[in-house]
Amino acid sequence: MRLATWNVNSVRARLDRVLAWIDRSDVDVVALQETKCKDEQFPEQAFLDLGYEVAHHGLSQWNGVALVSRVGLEDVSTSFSADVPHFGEPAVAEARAIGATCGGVRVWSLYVPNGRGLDDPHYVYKLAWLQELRSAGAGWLAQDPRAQVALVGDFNVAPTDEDVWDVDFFAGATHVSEPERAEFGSLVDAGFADVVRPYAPGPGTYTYWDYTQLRFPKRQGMRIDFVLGSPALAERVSGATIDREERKGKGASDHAPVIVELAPNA
DNA sequence: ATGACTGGCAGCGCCAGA
Repeated sequence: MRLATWNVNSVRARLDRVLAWIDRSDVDVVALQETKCKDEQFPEQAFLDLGYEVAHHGLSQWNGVALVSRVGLEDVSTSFSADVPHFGEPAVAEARAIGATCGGVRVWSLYVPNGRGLDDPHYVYKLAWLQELRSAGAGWLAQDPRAQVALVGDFNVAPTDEDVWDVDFFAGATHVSEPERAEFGSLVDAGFADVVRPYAPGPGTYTYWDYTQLRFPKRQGMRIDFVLGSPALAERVSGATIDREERKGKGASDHAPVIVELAPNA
């Protein structure tokens, strides 16, 4: 089974690219982030025409997550916990998570809050959101240590200095701060391994490149999109790739798709 | 060339992204 995650930065603005990529990439399950639309605006029929089912969770022009699958899409949930933090005044629920069982794997498409700045309320929200995700994930594994769970998406954290093109450039910024890295580390320690890294070693291996300043052709990016697998899922991983070809050309998302190959369940 | 931000929405600037 081939499982992918991709922050598409608007599914409507680049629907043709998204569909073409799915069609040629032979992926069974795709987790999308930043669809940037409400449910009623999501172009569901185009995915159905390709032979995929879709579950989308979008509440406004911001955020938005989806799961696209041709191997089943069951038990859809739009919240990994009853206590997912909300943001703003008044506090509003955001569309940053959707989970479903696809081909026997519990897949969560996640769009972790950006944080905006270290002194911004959004940063507090980001840390709380990650903490709640870790708590939920640890709970699932406590209930079933052999659970097949994939936490995938845009984590908006660069776990190590090697995961950004220039550490000094990001000094004092989000994505690289110790508290964020600690939360990401807690998720890994809870049993969710970065299953892509062994197949996509660094340095200089990224999943995101800013649209400005020629960051992509200069190979100045960040590694912030991940597939984190539970122990039982990680055992099945036989390969992984970051498709940086898809970052090229007119109309590309600023994130590249990340694909994981899973061996048949033993 | 892999190329000098982009998307959405209100409305022809502004916020958000990271």
